Amino acid sequence: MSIIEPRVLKGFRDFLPEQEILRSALIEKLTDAFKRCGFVPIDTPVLEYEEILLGKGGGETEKQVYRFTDHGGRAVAMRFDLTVPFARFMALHAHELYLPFKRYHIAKVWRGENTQRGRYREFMQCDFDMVGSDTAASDFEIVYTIYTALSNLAIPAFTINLNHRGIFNRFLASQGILDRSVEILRTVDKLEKIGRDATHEQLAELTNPALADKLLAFIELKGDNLTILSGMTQLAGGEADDTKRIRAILDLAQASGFEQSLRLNPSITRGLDYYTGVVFETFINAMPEIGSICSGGRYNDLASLYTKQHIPGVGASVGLDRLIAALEALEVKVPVSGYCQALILNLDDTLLTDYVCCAKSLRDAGIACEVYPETKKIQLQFTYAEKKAIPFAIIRGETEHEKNIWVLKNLDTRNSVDYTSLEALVQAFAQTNMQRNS
RNA sequence: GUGGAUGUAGCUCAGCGGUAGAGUCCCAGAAUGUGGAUCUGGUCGUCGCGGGUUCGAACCCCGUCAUCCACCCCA
Repeated sequence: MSIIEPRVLKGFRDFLPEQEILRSALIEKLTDAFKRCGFVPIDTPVLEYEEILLGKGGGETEKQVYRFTDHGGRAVAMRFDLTVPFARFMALHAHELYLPFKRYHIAKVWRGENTQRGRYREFMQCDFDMVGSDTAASDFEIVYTIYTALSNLAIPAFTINLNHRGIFNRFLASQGILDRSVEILRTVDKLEKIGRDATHEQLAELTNPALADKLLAFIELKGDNLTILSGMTQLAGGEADDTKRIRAILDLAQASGFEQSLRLNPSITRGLDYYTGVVFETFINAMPEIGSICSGGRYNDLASLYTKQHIPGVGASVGLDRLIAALEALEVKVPVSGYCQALILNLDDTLLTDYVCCAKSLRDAGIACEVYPETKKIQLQFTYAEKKAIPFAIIRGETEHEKNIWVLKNLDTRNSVDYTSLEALVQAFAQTNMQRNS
């Protein structure tokens, strides 16, 4: 009988325990941050009707979406982000909910695009949005949640880049080139990647050399955030709601003490065309080339595809897999704990009752542990513990049984401590464990 | 989707037309007798997959799959 070659699809991955433990630890920390900021969880189906996800049809996304006909002949598609399903969700359930509504949604999404490091066909997004409020307070809440969530992950220094599409569009309008805003936005977005000269060249092609100079002057404004803001205000033709909104967000960030992580950046525009107000992109300072690890913005008409009700919203999404790829590239070790804490060595068949009782006592005390299931050579049992990153071994062989002691061995330092009773062992272990976790 | 690079033992890689290699890991054994040193022996490869050229291919050619890089787009 022939064997089927085991393999996974391009851009799809298996996760071994070491990776999955890291992923779940990061998800836990993100969830914790979202909850602290007042967001509640929801979930939606992986599959939606194709028309729901594709809407009026958007060139690029349409090419990337996984689509097929189900067994009932329905045209269906796999979600490629969590925002569009959320818009459908709001249109369907607005009457059962309340506004403003703040939700987080951590789930896999699928895009059939070409792969690269940190770019996969199946990946996890961690979305958080607030809908039903178009205020500086709600914009700020998302920025603050980005800051809280990423800070909670203890990742290297990051910068949240902030911009407002309205200001840029006013500037384009004043130059009479608002009709080409989409192309100009896409080009401007590449400034930090392709450099000043190439950007100028492309902008000149879209407009003319003189306008390209002006565009570059706008997106290359330098200085602290307030200086940049005043420069943008001037070039856009004066104060308006958009500049006031940015100023309010900057003030709130300052009051909250994280203005050093927030940068007003006129070259950040976001390719997605549904953004209507503030936009954000977040980069790890030491690894900008991996791309944005958390992006989002304000979209005031998103649910309009599915309802006549006007539901403004603002939100962002952490790209967990891209973030992990960056952490790997930077060789950042994220400490994780909470998995098996102790291996009870199996040294003597006749002592199995002792081992099982020990495991029960530890488990009752909330300590994760396991009994090695075979009386194999002790070296093998140690090797097993090491591979599984189990920090402690509990040793009780013939000698220890005669002396009626339990030995707790720290597998890292290789020091052993004797205990005269199981209770003493469990108690000591619990204390050690608390110290490790604190 | 377009262009380029890569794909050899579990891992890191060498070999680049003539009988598959090294280090590491793993397994068994010696000594330790609650393991990081040392010694002895050993297992493991459809050379990504399929086809072609050749007396003969891991090595050349074509296709295909996957990974990485650039473009595109984006988390």
